[in-house]
Amino acid sequence: MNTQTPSLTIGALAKRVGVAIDTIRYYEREGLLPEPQRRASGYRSYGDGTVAQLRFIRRAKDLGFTLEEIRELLALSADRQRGVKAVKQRAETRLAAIEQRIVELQRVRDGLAQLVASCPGHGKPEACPILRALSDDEVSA
Amino acid sequence: MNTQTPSLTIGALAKRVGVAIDTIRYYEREGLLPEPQRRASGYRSYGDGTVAQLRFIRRAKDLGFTLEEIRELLALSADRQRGVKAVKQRAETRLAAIEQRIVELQRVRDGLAQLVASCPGHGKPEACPILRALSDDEVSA
DNA sequence: CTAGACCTTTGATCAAGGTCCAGAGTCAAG
DNA sequence: CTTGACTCTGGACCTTGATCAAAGGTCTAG
Repeated sequence: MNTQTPSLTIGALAKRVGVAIDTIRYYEREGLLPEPQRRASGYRSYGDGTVAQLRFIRRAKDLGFTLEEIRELLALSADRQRGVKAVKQRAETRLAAIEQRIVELQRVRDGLAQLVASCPGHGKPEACPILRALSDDEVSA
Repeated sequence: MNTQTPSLTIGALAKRVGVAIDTIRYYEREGLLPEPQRRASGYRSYGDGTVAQLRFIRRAKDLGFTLEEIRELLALSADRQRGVKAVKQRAETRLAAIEQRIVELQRVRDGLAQLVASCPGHGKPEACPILRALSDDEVSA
């Protein structure tokens, strides 16, 4: 194994994770990525722990976490010193939030599924509840 | 029935649907609402078809459609004969995306729940699987 | 008639999450 | 050494979905 100081440039890191260079610098500014070591020239130099961390960020983002939330998740691991208890508590909070989010999404899904299910997909527009919702239902209001 | 030219002001329309006046004008600019008739004074004057359309927009937005997608839905509905099919397809696409997202979130939730469950909540950091999970996952990549 | 609510427009601002640019320095290959 | 690709900083700009402000015109109740 030769995993010591792989020394990636920002461009190499970007390519490896599939993210733009500017995005990496942006994450650094926003505190999502630690300030990397610098070469004498000032170039950023990354180890492959950063690859993992950056992938983690992207995964979390794809799952709908905001950068703020991700920052918080990352803070969990920075909390090592402060104790396992704090970490567990934060994780529990986050877990509850995720469950809430799932419930909300399920509600949305059910609403949409009902509309889709009751639309024949052909024929007169009057038969499509999605379209009916559009035009003529103010009569009862 | 007296459904002819109910002539709502923008304020009345806003109140009825429960959106801000600014939002209505914004939707008009963005092509989500047609340009309304005007009184001699220049005031916008809405019929109650607009109430329905505005409600539709809000409902669609609540279902997770972007304004762009809603604009598209509205355009489809203008061509109502073929609109039914296309509208249903859009809704199905949207539905699939939402379901996908739910599944992913459930995976995340399960993973996190498992971590939380197996963390003692005290002791050495090495004993906390949450911390381990956040720091050591580049090994498999 | 007048106050005060309501309406008009243009344009600024917000938050999130980037994206792009200029001008300058650096690195690797030939 | 030169060239071309890469990186640096700082700040301007973009998109989405609004929201607010300023300066003025209109409408309605008393």
